[in-house]
Amino acid sequence: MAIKERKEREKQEMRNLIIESATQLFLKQGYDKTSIRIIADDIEYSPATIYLYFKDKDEIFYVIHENAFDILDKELRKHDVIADPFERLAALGRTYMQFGIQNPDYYDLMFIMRAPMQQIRNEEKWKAGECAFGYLISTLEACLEQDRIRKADLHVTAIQVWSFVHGLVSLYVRERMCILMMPDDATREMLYNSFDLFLANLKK
Amino acid sequence: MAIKERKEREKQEMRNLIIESATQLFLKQGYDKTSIRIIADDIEYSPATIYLYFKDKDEIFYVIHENAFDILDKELRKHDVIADPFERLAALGRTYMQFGIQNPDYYDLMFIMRAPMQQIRNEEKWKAGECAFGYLISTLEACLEQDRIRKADLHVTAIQVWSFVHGLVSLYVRERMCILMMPDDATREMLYNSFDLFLANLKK
DNA sequence: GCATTTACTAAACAGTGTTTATTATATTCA
DNA sequence: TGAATATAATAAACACTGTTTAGTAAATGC
Repeated sequence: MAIKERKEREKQEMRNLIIESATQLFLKQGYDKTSIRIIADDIEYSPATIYLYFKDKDEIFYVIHENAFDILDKELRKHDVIADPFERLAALGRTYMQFGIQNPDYYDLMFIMRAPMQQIRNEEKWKAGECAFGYLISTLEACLEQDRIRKADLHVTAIQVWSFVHGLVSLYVRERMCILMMPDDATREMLYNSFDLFLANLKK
Repeated sequence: MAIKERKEREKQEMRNLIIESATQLFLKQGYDKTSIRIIADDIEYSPATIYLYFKDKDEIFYVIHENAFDILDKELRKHDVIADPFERLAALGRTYMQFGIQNPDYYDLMFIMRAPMQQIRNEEKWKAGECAFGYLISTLEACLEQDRIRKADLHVTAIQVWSFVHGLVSLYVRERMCILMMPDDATREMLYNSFDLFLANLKK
């Protein structure tokens, strides 16, 4: 029966339609203002219909969270061409920071908000996060092999790098960098300088 | 007229009653589940009454946010007795991390949630944050004077230290450290080890 | 052509923050 | 002391939210 396949295809198309609408609304107006009713209005269906395709609001935003990781992963893997592992590490960090600063709502969903992680508890594993973290790990492994960074436990070093850039980006996107009382562009520059200094301290 | 003073006192007492109830509910059940109606129920007044004492829900949580900073400040200033500035810096960092890990909801309000910062936009300055940050700055200043840490711009160094510990704590409280697939207590220990390593790299 | 499955939705439920109109109490002043 | 005023508190409503239920209309299977 080809009908079954068509129906499956239509179901997937409807899911895509919902995700596309939700993503566009989310990036324009943020999480809180992207209500089920507003998404329903946008795709010209009733709110109840959305619940035929997604368990709840969190599931919709979990998919958006996964899509955001795909985008970040692609940006990070571009640096595969950089042969020198330390230079690659530097590029990774800068790209990560740039992604967070330029896509604060995606960054929120990926690394700050609680909602998407509750979805994960049931599935045991945070696949999207592990993929990006794995790339950091392998880059640091290469750095250690070539004796380019201070010797330390691989996982501890990875956590150090990630925590540092996440600290910079998350304090910035959640408006805590206002203590510097600097214009926004100067603050952003300081963030990148801060990362450069961090790398210098990590270097052997 | 002493009546005016009594009224003012009563007004302040009512505000305290609301804050105490809200704080207790917030620490027990989190921000989202602490609704105006539930607070009203708890203090045995109508929801509308709360709006005679606070502009909106955000103002209540802004006060809680300030109180949380008072608690953290007191904990940090305890280390005033440590004469060696580098040792003091180490103690500050550990106490900051401990505070965040042991009071995740307070930490949320202070350094992660958007709500309290919107209150600040109107008042221009983030007094609570500046107080704690100022203490970090002065400690780092002493470290630099005594040539105990790598020479760098004071503010950049401060941002580095703060971002690093904030990165560790916020990834932990927002459940992103699950990528390590370690038991919770082992993860926490790794966080402290990571900070120790960071200090070692900062040291001259 | 009829029975069944599928797709969809109107309406309701239980909650949210906040405002308005009204009532009861306390204070002021003649 | 008694009438006028100011203050304190609230019931009810408004405009939302996520989600569920019951019912309808169309597509599919036989």
